[in-house]
Amino acid sequence: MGATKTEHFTDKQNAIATLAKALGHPARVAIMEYLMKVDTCICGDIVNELPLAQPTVSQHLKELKNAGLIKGSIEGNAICYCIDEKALDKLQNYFAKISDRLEKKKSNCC
Amino acid sequence: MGATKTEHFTDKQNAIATLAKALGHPARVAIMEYLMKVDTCICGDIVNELPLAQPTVSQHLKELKNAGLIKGSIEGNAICYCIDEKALDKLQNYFAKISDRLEKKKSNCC
DNA sequence: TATTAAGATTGCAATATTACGATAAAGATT
DNA sequence: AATCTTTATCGTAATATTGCAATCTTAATA
Repeated sequence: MGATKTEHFTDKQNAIATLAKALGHPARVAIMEYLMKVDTCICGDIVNELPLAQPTVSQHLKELKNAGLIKGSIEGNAICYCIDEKALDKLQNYFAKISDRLEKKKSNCC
Repeated sequence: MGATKTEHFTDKQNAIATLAKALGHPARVAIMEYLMKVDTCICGDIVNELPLAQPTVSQHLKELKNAGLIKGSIEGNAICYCIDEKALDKLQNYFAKISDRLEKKKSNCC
């Protein structure tokens, strides 16, 4: 095995899992935080920020892009990356909703 | 390789990555949502809710527990599971902060 | 005390992820 | 055109994850 049985779950559950999984590696969290820190999109430079080899970083960027967490646009011979707010809004919304619900039913048990 | 180089990243980045990774599988998202939906801690019953075999569910529960997302207490011969709010608060806080920051620096590029 | 029931653990096969060296692709620079 | 720079891709090794059948553990119950 080793393959996730996505077909048994709802689209929403799969969507959240995909986003969460993309952030499930510290290098990718670090990339997101770096893109946040600098005020603009970043062309180049990301590789130098991380303690990983260039192909590894490239791979992580690809995964973030596939998950929809970042966007990349070609800028001459470099590539500009920035955060895709839509995906982060989805996550923020999801956890806000959950926290809200938990707040309301506090101390029902445990 | 195959092993994440956690030592190169900050504790906070690793902590977020660990939580996110735990939610990076639709079955685990489904478990969390089920625990939310029912109003109390749940003893038993979780296996029947999921389209996966008992050992698989048990493993997913273990991972959620290791990540700190749920708590489990022994209740006779069954086990009561419920959400650990602290972990969810951490996630909610994190994404709220990020969304906030993104709001402020909107349209700087791209 | 045998039996049942709920969960965990073990062991294994299939697949995925992580990491990187080598190399390729494509625009910029000389 | 030759070279440099930046990023992607390929190939591969090491490790992790997913899923389940079989089995074990522990407590409840007959």
